[in-house]
Amino acid sequence: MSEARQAAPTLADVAVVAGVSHQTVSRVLNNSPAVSNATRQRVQTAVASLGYRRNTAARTLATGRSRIIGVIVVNAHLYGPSESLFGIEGAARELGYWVSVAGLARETEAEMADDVLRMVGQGAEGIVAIAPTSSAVSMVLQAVGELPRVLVTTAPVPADTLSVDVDQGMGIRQLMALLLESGHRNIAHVAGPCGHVHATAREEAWRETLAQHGLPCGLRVQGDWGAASGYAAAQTLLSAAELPTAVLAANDLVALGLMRGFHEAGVSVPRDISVVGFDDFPGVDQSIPPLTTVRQDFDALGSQCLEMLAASIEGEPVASGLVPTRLMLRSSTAAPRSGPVSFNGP
Amino acid sequence: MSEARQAAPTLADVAVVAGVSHQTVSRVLNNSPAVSNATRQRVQTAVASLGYRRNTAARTLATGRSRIIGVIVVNAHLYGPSESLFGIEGAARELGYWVSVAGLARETEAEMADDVLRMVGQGAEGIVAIAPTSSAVSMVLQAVGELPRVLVTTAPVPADTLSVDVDQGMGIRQLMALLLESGHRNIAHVAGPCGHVHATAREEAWRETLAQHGLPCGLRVQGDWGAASGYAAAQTLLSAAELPTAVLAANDLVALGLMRGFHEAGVSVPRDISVVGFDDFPGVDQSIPPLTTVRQDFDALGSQCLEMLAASIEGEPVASGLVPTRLMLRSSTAAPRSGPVSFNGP
DNA sequence: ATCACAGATGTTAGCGGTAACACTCCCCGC
DNA sequence: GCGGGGAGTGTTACCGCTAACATCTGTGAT
Repeated sequence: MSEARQAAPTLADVAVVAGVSHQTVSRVLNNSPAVSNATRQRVQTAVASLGYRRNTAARTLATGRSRIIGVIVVNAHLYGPSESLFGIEGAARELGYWVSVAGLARETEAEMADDVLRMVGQGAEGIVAIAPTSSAVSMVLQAVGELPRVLVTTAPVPADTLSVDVDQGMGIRQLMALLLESGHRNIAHVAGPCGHVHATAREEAWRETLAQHGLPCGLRVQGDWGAASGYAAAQTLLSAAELPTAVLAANDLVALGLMRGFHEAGVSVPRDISVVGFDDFPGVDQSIPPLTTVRQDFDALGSQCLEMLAASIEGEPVASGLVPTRLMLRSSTAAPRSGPVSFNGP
Repeated sequence: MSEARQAAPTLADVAVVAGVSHQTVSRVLNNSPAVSNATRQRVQTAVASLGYRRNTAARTLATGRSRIIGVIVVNAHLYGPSESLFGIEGAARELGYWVSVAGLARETEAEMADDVLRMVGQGAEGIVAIAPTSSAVSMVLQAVGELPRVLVTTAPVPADTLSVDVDQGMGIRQLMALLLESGHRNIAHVAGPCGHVHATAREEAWRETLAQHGLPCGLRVQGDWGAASGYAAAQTLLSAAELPTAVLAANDLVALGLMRGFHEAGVSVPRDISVVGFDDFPGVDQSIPPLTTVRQDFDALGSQCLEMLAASIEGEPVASGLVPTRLMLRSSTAAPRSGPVSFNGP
């Protein structure tokens, strides 16, 4: 049974069966117009009967084009990065590209550079790096050289580099608008881990929105992306001089932890305090209470990312982009107990 | 800037710089012992100074070995499949293999066959298919031919095919043992989607454990893997003639929905009813109440999967395997209100 | 009839590696 | 002094495909 494997038919085999030269077969395979219909038919029949498939390695070697794009992911276990990867893979397939991945498991930034190099050696035509920190961004850029690349990140990138990401600011503004319209004026934030660009971007947007409405900056508690940090943050907030009327969590997991913390302390969400998250993580529609959050369109992110990369590979000009978010209004938000306050209030 | 890209140095370039033949360079690269130390040094210096990297396509073409393994995932959005993928990628890297993925985004079973063929054409030395249904298994097997392959599945596979998966039965038995030891005798099950082998395996194990303890089979409610189906199942259970004292959910998301359903109806978890899940999904340690569940070791799964595949590629004999689970005892379980009942009780 | 020319096909030469074999040396034993 | 043998290196022939050029037809214009 192991010798049966060898039998992969080649162009030449097909050529013999079809009674033409191997080059004619190649022409048919590449849809060259310079082949008569009769010949084309014959070749196609031969291809089908032999179950012939092009050898990608040989093709890559001859053309210099691999149709492989390398995707490097840092923190693949997090919701955003993993969903981004899925979106990218789907979009790549649509465009006829292969996806070779690296870094899914416990990738460190130092390893990224090596992965980029491996992908280059593999003939990748372009690189997509899902890089949630500034240092990851510079690591990748350094290693990637002149190769076309798109960074999935909210970190600042050099002018000549393409980047795309979900619009963090838009998501936060949607959430904040909801809270502000409901009358909240004291809105705390539980931030994501230091150095993570999404954490920073969300925190920034929170500050800015508050400032734009002439409101004082609310409490800020440090968290990470995990639910346990939300629980801890709840303890912190509960011991504050004045309990905020709403909390903007860095992501849904943190929000979950917050809600449990409040629940245990007998503080009711949303009656006593509103909580909002970010991600629309699976299951948060069934949390107690169901969580108000924003959803990110990772398929759109994937498509946009790949369109940009493909254009860049073809040498066409493109611009970086942002993907919108969508507010998912559920039950973890309500007007503050004191009732709605007009913007012109006390 | 685009012509700079062409400059990838080749073996011949290195050979010229080192003043040896290209073959000698190749020898050094492949750690052949038949090279003097002086030459080896010279070549290595040249390699480093040129920043030379082997062309994978050329190497694959010449050797017939790509060191690529193709991974095909169905339902990549589900927790198990995606974590399995991460585990596999990590293990592949350890063994010096590349991972090429397909099917992350909305893969249908019909597409699997095509993906397998594409991977074969790409020169994949082996295939890993994460196949959660029996039909997916047969699809893959049909397409994969004689190529070494490992199926990540709990579905039955032909005797000559390797498979590996988390031990579903073990997980359920751990959960059931906990419930039974706490005194539960009326344990319902909310099943996962029909046709999914994990759903079936979990349900089977639930039935068997009950039978082994001489207990009547409990209520069975149909669900899918989603949290909303758990919520719906809670309604069903609440309207049953007799409320079970415990519910074994198909997975954590379903458990989350169940808990919300009970909560809304004023049925307290775990005082009035115990709920257990399966997965140790992110955030369930902070659900209300924190969920008792079982954790699956996806890294172990990945390693085992890749060891099996590598052995199979090398032609060594291997056997299929199972990966153990670990009980995560939290707060969604307690003794039934009626109090513990001895096994010899009424 | 002759030539130019386009359409269809074949031939040749790589792409960048590796495998197999050939060739030097140089040291050894007899 | 000469044949045998191994270490170190070079030469050649592929791997399967595509690009570029060469070669055939048959056709219409002259």
